[in-house]
Amino acid sequence: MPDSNLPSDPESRNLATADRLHSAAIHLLRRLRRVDEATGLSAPKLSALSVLVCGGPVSLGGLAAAEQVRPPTMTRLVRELEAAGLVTRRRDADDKRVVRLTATEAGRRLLQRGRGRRVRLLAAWLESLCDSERATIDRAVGALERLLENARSETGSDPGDGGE
Amino acid sequence: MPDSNLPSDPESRNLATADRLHSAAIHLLRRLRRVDEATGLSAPKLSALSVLVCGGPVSLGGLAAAEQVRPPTMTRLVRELEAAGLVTRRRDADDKRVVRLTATEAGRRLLQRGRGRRVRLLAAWLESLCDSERATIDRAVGALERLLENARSETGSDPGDGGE
DNA sequence: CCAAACTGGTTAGGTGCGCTAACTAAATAT
DNA sequence: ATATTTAGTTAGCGCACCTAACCAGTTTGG
Repeated sequence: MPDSNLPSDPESRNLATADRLHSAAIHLLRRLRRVDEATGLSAPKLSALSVLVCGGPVSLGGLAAAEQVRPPTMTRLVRELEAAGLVTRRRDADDKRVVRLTATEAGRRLLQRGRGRRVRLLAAWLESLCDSERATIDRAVGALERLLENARSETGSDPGDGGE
Repeated sequence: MPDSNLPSDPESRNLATADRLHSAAIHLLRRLRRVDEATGLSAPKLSALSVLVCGGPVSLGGLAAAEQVRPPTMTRLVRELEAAGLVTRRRDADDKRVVRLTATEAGRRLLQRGRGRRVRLLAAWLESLCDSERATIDRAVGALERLLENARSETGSDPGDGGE
């Protein structure tokens, strides 16, 4: 916690908001992570699979970049996803260096179920709030998406969706 | 991303909000994590240290529980924090099995600086939004805190603040 | 009052994810 | 035709997490 004083000036207000937003995000994800175990996949694999399902075929390097991970790491993750029958890989015809990755139907289904569990849980939690609170959160999410978009240009990349 | 369609019934609206909130939280934290490197501490250590700084002296087991981690893991983390001079450990006088942990002044300072960096970065991002968006986010954070409080009773524990 | 059961913490050993460095193979540029 | 660059892989390391097994104190009960 910050200083737990009462912030008055706009400067401090932003800091206080930032602090609480940060903390809330951490706890929210920590709770949600629990239902992911039901998929039988680790968070990194789930995340990578999600990019494939949502974003269509990508190269291994592209996926690594989307996941903010180095190519060797993605090589291993993909190998195991492939072994699990969730992803297919094949050499590109035009450029035989690149590996094209696609989610299989099984991968698509697994992700759908997993995402459903997680999102339904969160949605259930949202039910505990009143209408106006839900509306506020909805608007805030939109603002956050813009914030992240702005932040992208300042700091490094972050192409893909990634977040499963 | 969800369907990016226009959800009409309240049910779908919640699901869509949940989905986007989830994704936004993931990306937000992923971005923020980068500045933590400047502390020279890994995320788990930083998090554990934060509990000690904010919550005062705790037993090793208590800290492990707060961090949702098994005792052996915390033993290792604490050993390294102690080696770095950020934490002191001493046997409890009454019950000589328990190990009492306290943050040192150096630990306190380091955490303060680290948290400052992270929160200032987020605050800077907030600057890119307009006043009403910031206000919305601020209110939404309050709602999220209540949501998490409600969710706590349903699902498992989550004692400490943890989230650094 | 001493052995049995319990509890807090540590040690040992295994798994998974991340990295860098060094390599192969294909494409491109000189 | 050789040199450079690019995509991906292999090898090998570190960190964080886990469970199982193990002391060492504490509590309990015959």
